[in-house]
Amino acid sequence: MNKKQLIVKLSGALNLSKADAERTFDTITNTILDALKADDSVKIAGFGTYKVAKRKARVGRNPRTGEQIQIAASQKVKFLPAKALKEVFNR
Amino acid sequence: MNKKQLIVKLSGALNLSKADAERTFDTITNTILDALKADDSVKIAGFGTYKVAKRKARVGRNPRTGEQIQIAASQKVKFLPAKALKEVFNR
DNA sequence: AATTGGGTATGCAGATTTTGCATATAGAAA
DNA sequence: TTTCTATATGCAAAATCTGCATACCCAATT
Repeated sequence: MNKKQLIVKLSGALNLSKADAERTFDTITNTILDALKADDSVKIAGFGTYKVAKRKARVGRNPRTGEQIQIAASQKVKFLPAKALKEVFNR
Repeated sequence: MNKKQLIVKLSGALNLSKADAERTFDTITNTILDALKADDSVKIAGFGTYKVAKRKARVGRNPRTGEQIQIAASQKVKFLPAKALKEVFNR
């Protein structure tokens, strides 16, 4: 399912126009992102937690040439599914 | 930030009551979960992809006692941040 | 508004799993 | 049309996951 298909579903479920459904959806993702940018985690009970994980610098490799390269430290967004979510998919 | 605080922010940004903001948010998460339950991935451009990862059974270990244990196969929801998301946090 | 029940973070070892590097291309999405 | 994402490759290092106790924080109920 891509974003467009998701918007169509939300439009029906929320009784909104597609444009409004998309605006609503974008507002939510942007709100979550803003919190993450402020170095805050976003914890949603029953769904999961979004947090920014810091990754250390390390040694990598160019798969084409095989040569070793240094990879800088970086940050990435992590999503940790809530317990309730795991249970849904494991029974 | 927890769910309650997120709902308050959304309520303001979307000009909805808190109850409506929460209903809207829950509808979105449920829609995503339904797609995942149907073994579909949910791809949101500019944000990320949710998918269900199958994990094979394997041998683990109880760190307290050191004894080996068999870990059953399981599934978990994975979120892969989109490229745009990584760039926001690495500059 | 306060209590309580429940989910979550933490730390521990060690084997398994994942990550992420460069880059082009194909396919899909906006 | 133009932008975005998955894929595929080898390999070192980082992250994960397991049980479990404790402490903590949040959510819901009274």
